[in-house]
Amino acid sequence: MALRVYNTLTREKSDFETIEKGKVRMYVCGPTVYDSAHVGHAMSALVFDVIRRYLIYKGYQVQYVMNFTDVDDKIIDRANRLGIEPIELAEKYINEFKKDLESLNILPATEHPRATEEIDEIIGMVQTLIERGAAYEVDGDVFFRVEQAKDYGKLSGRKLEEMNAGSRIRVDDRKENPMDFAVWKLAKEGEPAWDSPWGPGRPGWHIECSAMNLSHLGQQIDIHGGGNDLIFPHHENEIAQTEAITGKPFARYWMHNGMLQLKGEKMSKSLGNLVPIKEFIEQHSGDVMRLMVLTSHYRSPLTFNNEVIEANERALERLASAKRPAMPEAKGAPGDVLDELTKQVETTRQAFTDSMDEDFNTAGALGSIFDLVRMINLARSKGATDAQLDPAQQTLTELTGVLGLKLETDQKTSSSADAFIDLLVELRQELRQEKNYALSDTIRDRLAGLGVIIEDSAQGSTWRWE
RNA sequence: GGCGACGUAGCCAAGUUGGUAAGGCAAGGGUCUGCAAAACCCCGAUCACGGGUUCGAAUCCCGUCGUCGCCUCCA
Repeated sequence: MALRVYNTLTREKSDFETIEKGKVRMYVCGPTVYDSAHVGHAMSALVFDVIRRYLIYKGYQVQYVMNFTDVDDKIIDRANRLGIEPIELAEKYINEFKKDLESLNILPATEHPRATEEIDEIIGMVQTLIERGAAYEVDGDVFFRVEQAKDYGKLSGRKLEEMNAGSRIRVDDRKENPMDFAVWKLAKEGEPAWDSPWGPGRPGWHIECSAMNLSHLGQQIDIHGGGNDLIFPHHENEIAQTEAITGKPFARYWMHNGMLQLKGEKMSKSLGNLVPIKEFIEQHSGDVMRLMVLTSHYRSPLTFNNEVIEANERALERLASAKRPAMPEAKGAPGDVLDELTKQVETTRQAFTDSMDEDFNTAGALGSIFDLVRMINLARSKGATDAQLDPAQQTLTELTGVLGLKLETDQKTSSSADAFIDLLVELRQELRQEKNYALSDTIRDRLAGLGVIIEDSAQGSTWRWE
């Protein structure tokens, strides 16, 4: 079955066809680094990480570029207040963000370009725009002329006449059209600035992404991603600029993730209701955050609250439970159980790709994985051996891996304490046989206090780290 | 005011080229166990509301109510 992808540009799903066979050029808008990244950023990064991983699973070679906006008003503002250099501030949050991504098991981007590294490219582009009449200079600022872009608004579904610019913010009256936007900004005293034909200044917000696309991925790319709050004006403007320069359709597929909802409203900087990623990670594993993202569709809003976090903690334990070894002294499961297990492996594989092929339906894919989990656990409880469980567990590991879940159950397996714990569990077994339950329960409780969970069964006792 | 999305069991959520509703969490019952834990089994919805199209609609159309996003920086 072919992969189908929803395209914001066409507002419908279509078969996924790349520009170059077997290769995907993908660009995802990264953060403006003036503060710690929050779980909303995490959602977006996770969504596109999963998309990337699935494309790789499908056999594509994926070139994945995520930018950092390291110069803009907010960075300058914040740096001034802290009395440090803007670049210093940006550097700090870039490093922090990279650590955040790592803690979420997000694959490193092929490239992480920064706005400040693209200045020459940007100046060249602004010049081209001016030469072609697509932009004009006023007192050191350069604005993009939206009226000459005949299909301006095609991504966001807006028409220039319908937009009431200035209803919420005062319009710069030097603009020919209120919707014109800056591609180059004149630097004020004390602001970071680069020399340009229009005097010292810095790039506008949208042009940097266009520049990084051109210099790192080329004139046309396959996938351009980001949060749906970027559709307008950011991506709309990116399209206008880039296509004014190249004269070619920019991105084939525009993909946008829904917003993370906190107490019913979007989590955002301006609302001040943020949960930083590093704060979340202090209390939960990266897998939990990822699982939350996976349980709903990437284009839908994601409910984020304690109840949901709890539910996903449990769901994660359930997923991990299927990776546990066979019962001690397992004698082998009945043939019909093994047959069903084998069948479920195939069913799950098929359902997994069917779901993922349909615009990355991770929730559906997870559903089929849980079916496999239940079957594995059932087989184990019926006495399946490790060898009998192995193929199913391999599949489980493979598919959850495609979704980027780590499912690390026993990180401390090779601890030097193992032998001692084995000894205690063994002794406890003897105590139980002598029906000395008071002491055997004490051992269990004390070990639990140390993070060791003992589970008894008819075949004997097993233990694992919490 | 304009553009767009959404409203499925207690909670989260999949399913929308129409054919009688995945999965997870919670609750309840059961198996196993000395107890506990884990695992397994059983158990819940006619899909916001009102019309319409159709042999047949959660899925299509119209209306109503509600929630949310964008139109300003934002993943």
